Amino acid sequence: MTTRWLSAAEQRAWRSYISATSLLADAIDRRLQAEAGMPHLYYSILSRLSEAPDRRLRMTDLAEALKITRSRLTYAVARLEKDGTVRREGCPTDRRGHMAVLTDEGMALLERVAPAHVETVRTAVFDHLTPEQVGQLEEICGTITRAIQSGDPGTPGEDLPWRRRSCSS
Amino acid sequence: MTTRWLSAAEQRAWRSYISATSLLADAIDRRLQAEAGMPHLYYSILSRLSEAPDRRLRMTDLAEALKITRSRLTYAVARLEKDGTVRREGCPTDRRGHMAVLTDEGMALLERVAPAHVETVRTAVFDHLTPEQVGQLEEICGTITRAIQSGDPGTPGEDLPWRRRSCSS
DNA sequence: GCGCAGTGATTCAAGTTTTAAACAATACCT
DNA sequence: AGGTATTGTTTAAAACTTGAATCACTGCGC
Repeated sequence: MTTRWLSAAEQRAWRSYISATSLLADAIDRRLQAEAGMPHLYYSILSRLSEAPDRRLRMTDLAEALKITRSRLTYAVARLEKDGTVRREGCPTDRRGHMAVLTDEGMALLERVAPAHVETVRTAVFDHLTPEQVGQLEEICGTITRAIQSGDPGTPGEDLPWRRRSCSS
Repeated sequence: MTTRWLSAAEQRAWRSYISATSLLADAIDRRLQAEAGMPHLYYSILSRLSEAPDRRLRMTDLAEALKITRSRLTYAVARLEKDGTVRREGCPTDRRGHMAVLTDEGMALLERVAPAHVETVRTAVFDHLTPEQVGQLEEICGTITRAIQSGDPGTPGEDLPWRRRSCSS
């Protein structure tokens, strides 16, 4: 099948996307590393727990929420536990299961660091977007998420006219 | 200063952004790992070189283009050189400098793998966006990129009314 | 009740990548 | 020439990710 290369507009958008996500991820990681001594993923774990009922979640649910493997989560939580921000508890209803629980210390860390983090996000993103753009961003990202999660094969391809190709970053 | 927390709409957009970027990065990495035996960053190096005049770039320029440290680039190029897709050459005009050059083999790899990669991007993203959304995405990502690169301190903060806080992922 | 496939989570062993700091060589400026 | 800044690599350590193997437990079908 003929490759359906990106149009010029799509290429511009894609390049823009790559730059933005890469820069933003770096900026956030640097800031969190400095303020909290942990990368973004680890902060996200604490953040998720802080919003869960009783500040606790099943490992699998947490992994699911963060879209990461259980193995990866186990490793991460092990470190957070060593830091004292998370505690593991057995699950009462299913003795195979484990709950990750945010400790008071973890909550304190979160509250201490959150302002700086929010400020990073705001400064890098939301301070510069109109309310319409915020809505567009949510819509577009939601679409992407759904497309990937449904393993959607996309519009079955009619062959498009050939275009100058680029290897798309 | 009072923290300027995210509004509900901003929070939704942010959560959506986090999910989408994380899933997409994973999907792309998995696909490229399978097809080309390398992560996205390495593919991007080849792709950038393929578009450069004479298929070559100074190490520093390449690092700059990809927004990564020189150290990281050195490591990556060392691996690509071992794979045979990139070659290093001294820089004629500056004897401190080095050029990374895409080999024929590298170009061949790129041409072999690009269709699958483009297909991933298309399936996950562009097949599901309207032309307007493509434009919006470019616009929004461009704004983010500029905000971060200019180290923009954002709108100097008047204190906003307090809102229920979230630690923003 | 028993056996067994399936689930929840961890462990282990590699392997990869990242970072930070130190370094060597060269260029640039005065 | 002399001092400073750049270029790019090296080094060692640490952090992270992966995948396969494993263990404990559940829940279903018989």
